[in-house]
Amino acid sequence: MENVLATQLLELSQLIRKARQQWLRERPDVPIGTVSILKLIDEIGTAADGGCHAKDLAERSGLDPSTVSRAVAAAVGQGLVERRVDNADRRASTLALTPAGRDLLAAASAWFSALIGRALADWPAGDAERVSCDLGRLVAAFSAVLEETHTLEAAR
Amino acid sequence: MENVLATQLLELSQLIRKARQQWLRERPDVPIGTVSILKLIDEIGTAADGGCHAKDLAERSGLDPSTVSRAVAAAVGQGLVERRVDNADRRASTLALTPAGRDLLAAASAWFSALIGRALADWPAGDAERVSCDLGRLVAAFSAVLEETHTLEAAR
DNA sequence: GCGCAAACTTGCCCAACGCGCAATATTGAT
DNA sequence: ATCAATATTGCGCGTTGGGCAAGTTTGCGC
Repeated sequence: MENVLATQLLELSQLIRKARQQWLRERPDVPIGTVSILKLIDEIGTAADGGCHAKDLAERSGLDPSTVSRAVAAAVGQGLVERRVDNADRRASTLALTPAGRDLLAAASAWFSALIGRALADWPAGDAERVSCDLGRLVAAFSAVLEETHTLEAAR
Repeated sequence: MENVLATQLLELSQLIRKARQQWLRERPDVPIGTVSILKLIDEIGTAADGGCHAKDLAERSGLDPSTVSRAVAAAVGQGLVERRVDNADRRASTLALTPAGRDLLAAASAWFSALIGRALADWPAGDAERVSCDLGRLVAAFSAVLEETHTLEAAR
């Protein structure tokens, strides 16, 4: 069973790579990583009281803090993200999307959603919901085990 | 709905990246791409009459033919894969795993399966099967739409 | 036999994504 | 005052993969 899942996950990762390449061909000005960053800033910023900090971003994305900082700097340079000192903790930066960043995120979301929509076009009603539910469980299960592995390594 | 799925797929791709990095930390001698290549050679070789050709590999993996050729050359150099002229079409190479390649593939499969097993350890019986079934449908749906997109582009 | 295409390989150079270390500055907590 | 947290930036590197060009050999149809 696990072997079947491993194969499916390998296939899925290959498909995701193809989708990303497709995006890149259509939008060479926007690295896919920027889209991920924008999305996470939006989500975290919406959910968290103090807004989105670089540290949150690094944790959520699993990227190295220096990578996150540089990605944010690039997005700031492109006018997609703004950085402000957090008054509650002046060591930290609060990250937020600019209107341009919002527009780009909306466009990217529409692009990926359209792709997914085409894939699921002839699915019976309710199937997408069920698959999404299962995918959510899978994501949660993996998050837990990979987080645990990461924690064990940090303890070394 | 599609937006939820897009988010989940982004999260899943990040988790897959973490798993791959974990593998790389534990097995720096074995690029993850080599594992994928070995796996595909094994699958295609098992399923196809004439064995596995580089062209099959490129199609299945979505990698550029030159990339595939180089990856195969590296695997041959590491004694994991052997290349033979296909007598049915002497332009083509038939790729097959060596015993060492088989061992490595088995080890990698065990590694990833163990990871997945830990993630699903406390799932109720039958749930993994259901999720796998749903994942298979998702993979098939995406394959179809991305293949179609790829075909349209080739026609340009 | 010829011409074209298929199958593949290799050299070369590049792109995209990400890591990690070191150094630095500022702020927060004790 | 000391130490840790938060973040940033420079630098150099690693991993994965693309694409072009050129070349060789073989297969196929005329």
